[in-house]
Amino acid sequence: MGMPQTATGHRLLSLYRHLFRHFGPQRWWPARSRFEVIIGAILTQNTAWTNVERAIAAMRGAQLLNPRKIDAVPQEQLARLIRPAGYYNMKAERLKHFTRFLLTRYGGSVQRMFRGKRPGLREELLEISGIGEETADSILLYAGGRPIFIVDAYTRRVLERHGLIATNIPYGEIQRLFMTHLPTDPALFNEYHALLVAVGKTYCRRTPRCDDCPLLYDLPRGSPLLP
DNA sequence: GACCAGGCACATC
DNA sequence: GATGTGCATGGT
Repeated sequence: MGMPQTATGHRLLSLYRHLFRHFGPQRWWPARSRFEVIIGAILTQNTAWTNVERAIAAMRGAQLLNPRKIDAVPQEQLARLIRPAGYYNMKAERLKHFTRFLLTRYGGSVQRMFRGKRPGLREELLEISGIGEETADSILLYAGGRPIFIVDAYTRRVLERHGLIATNIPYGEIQRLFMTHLPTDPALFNEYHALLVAVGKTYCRRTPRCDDCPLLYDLPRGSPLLP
């Protein structure tokens, strides 16, 4: 119980330890409230976090970091505020979609949304236009503390570059790889995902700096975890 | 000036 | 089910 039983589990934990040794704790998610985590999760879709910080700061300055205010503000005004985050028209609409969902179904309370087990919550979030698998899982893990593993572009790329998975493996399969072979631990999933982003940002971009990658020589080689 | 960033919905085959 | 496209800012 708690420890991995499989060779795959040991290799995934080995990768985790190497990442943690090189990058240290990442202290995700950077936000002042659970609601702000969700706002950030939507705003950071395919966008650099520094740009999201400006957008959130602008929303804070306008006192818009609560669901009722977002629901009430004209979408065009919201779009102007979050302009630095890019895709501002779409994202303004997505913020309104989520807050309307939160208001109508949970009285505007993130606490209430996460109260109890709520096994269907992921499906509820996926029904909201503008929330896909990664955003839903980010909300569940980083706002709700649920033990769910997030797969993003960096996760995919780091694993692919190190020969651990083939290309074009579906989201759910990569997620299942981590979740079936690692202990069900929100703190582990939290840190692991953040560390994958850290190494991805530094060494595993689309134009890589693989020669400097700390994993390249340290990480034991082996057969792929997924074909 | 090109390329990139913590996706997603939608169209089309 | 796979593949292609629009959405947009700011940093390198």
